[in-house]
Parts: sequence; C-alpha cells; structure tokens
Amino acid sequence: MEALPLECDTPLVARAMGNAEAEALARTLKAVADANRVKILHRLISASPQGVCVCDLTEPLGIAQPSVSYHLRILRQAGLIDRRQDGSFAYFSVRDEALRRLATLLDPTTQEALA
Amino acid sequence: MEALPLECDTPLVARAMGNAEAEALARTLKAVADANRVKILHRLISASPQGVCVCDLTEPLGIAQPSVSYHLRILRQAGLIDRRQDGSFAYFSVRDEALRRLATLLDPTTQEALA
DNA sequence: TCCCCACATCGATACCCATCTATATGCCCC
DNA sequence: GGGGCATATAGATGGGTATCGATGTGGGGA
Repeated sequence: MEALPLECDTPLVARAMGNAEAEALARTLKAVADANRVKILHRLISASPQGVCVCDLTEPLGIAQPSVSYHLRILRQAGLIDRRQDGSFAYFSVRDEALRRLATLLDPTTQEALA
Repeated sequence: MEALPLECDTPLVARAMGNAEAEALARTLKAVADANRVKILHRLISASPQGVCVCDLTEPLGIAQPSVSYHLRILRQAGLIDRRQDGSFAYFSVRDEALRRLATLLDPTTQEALA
C-alpha cells in the first residue's frame, strides 16, 4: 500500500450546496449588489408602502433616466420590488417579504441557507 | 407664475442614502453575489468553526485551484471569512458576526440600513 | 387631434469579473 | 538543502454589466 500523502482533515459533514440553489441565491444577491440599486431599495423602504416614481429617483441618484429604468428592471426581475402604473407615472415599491427572505438566507444563525 | 407641471408626489421624507454607505454595502454584497462564493460560504458555515482548507473546496466546486484562491481572497477582503495557516495548509472559516450584520442590513423590518 | 410628459427599450461602448494556464512562494520531510 | 505539495499571484481572455444618447410607447390635457 502506498504511503498516504499528508491530508487536511476538514469535516466533510455537509454535502455541497446544490448548484441550482447556489445560483438562484447568487442571482438574487447580484440584483442587490450595486450601489445605485442599494440606494433605490433604501428609498423604496423609506417610502413604503406608497411607492416611489422614477422621476423622484433620477435626480438623487445622479444618473440618466434610462439607467434608473434599467436598475428598476433588474430589481423587478429579481422579485424584490413591485410596479404599479398610475396614469403616466409608474410607482415602485419594495416587496418586504422578499428582502426578509434574502436576509434570512444570509444569516448563518438561522441556517435556512443550509437546507 | 407659470403653471406647475403635473407632479408625482412621493413622500420624500428620507434623505438619500449616503454614497459611501451605499457603496460599502454594495461592495460587501458583491462579494457574496457569486454562485461559487455562496457554495464556499455554505461549506464554511457547515464546517464552522473548524474551518476548511482549499484542497477540500477545489473538487466539489469543480473549478481550478487558483479560482478557489481567488474567491477566497474576495471573501476575505470583504471581511466575511478568516484565514488561519497551519503548516502548508490554509484553513478558512466564516466570520459569523459579519454575515449576521449583512443579513441585518438587508432586512427591511430592522431598518438599520436606513441609518 | 396634437403635443408634451413619463417611462421603457435599443444599440453602442467601456469597464469589470471569473476563469484558465503558467509560475512564484513557502512549508515540510527526507 | 532538495524535492514535492499546498497555496498564492500574474497575465491573458471571454463574457457580463452599467452607462449613455436616441428613439419608441402610451397617457393626459389643451
């Protein structure tokens, strides 16, 4: 029998996280992982539950209107915000339970992420 | 006095989130917003607090060793994991309080993110 | 009906990021 | 001190992403 090479004996108790699972979580996190989208979410949370229209985001963010629409689309596709049309205005509001779920998944004490 | 154009009257109660603040949060989130880094964190949490060495991450992740080192560096620079050298092996462990803090910042019910 | 306004989409561009191979570093054992 | 192993770093590369200006769309008021 050949000599065993020196091995690091980390406890391989837990099986690897599922690929789909990890990518789903990463996709949601990517949606939030942008300074402008963080600011948008902050503002939406502050204005909850009335919602905020695009025109009130463009100026404080300091970016062009198409960019704001772009970020709102990212957040919406991630299921983190809702859109409500009122006349020619579009009001966006945060989906509290989606953000809470994301927070729970990250918290290592509530080990839901290990499911 | 000229006629006021139709305006959306969203409650502009909260001032915009500070730029530095938003970018700091985004930077931390970017560190987690990757499927492989999510898997790494998952494994580190499972193996907490002993830690996991690089060699035990390469194979389950299905990526080359330098890529694993790269991801570990990202997580470490974000303050999310610790590194402990033991002989020629490097053991990485999760910084629970950092992850918890991140989770808290995301949770809209604990409005710390609005600070 | 016509125009204006709010918002979305398109196409282009410049930058960032994850990955690889190749190579350096540092440790341990012989 | 030399060889081999674990890990880190460097450099190159392909794909993704945020941004913009230009343009499309749809509603509302005059």
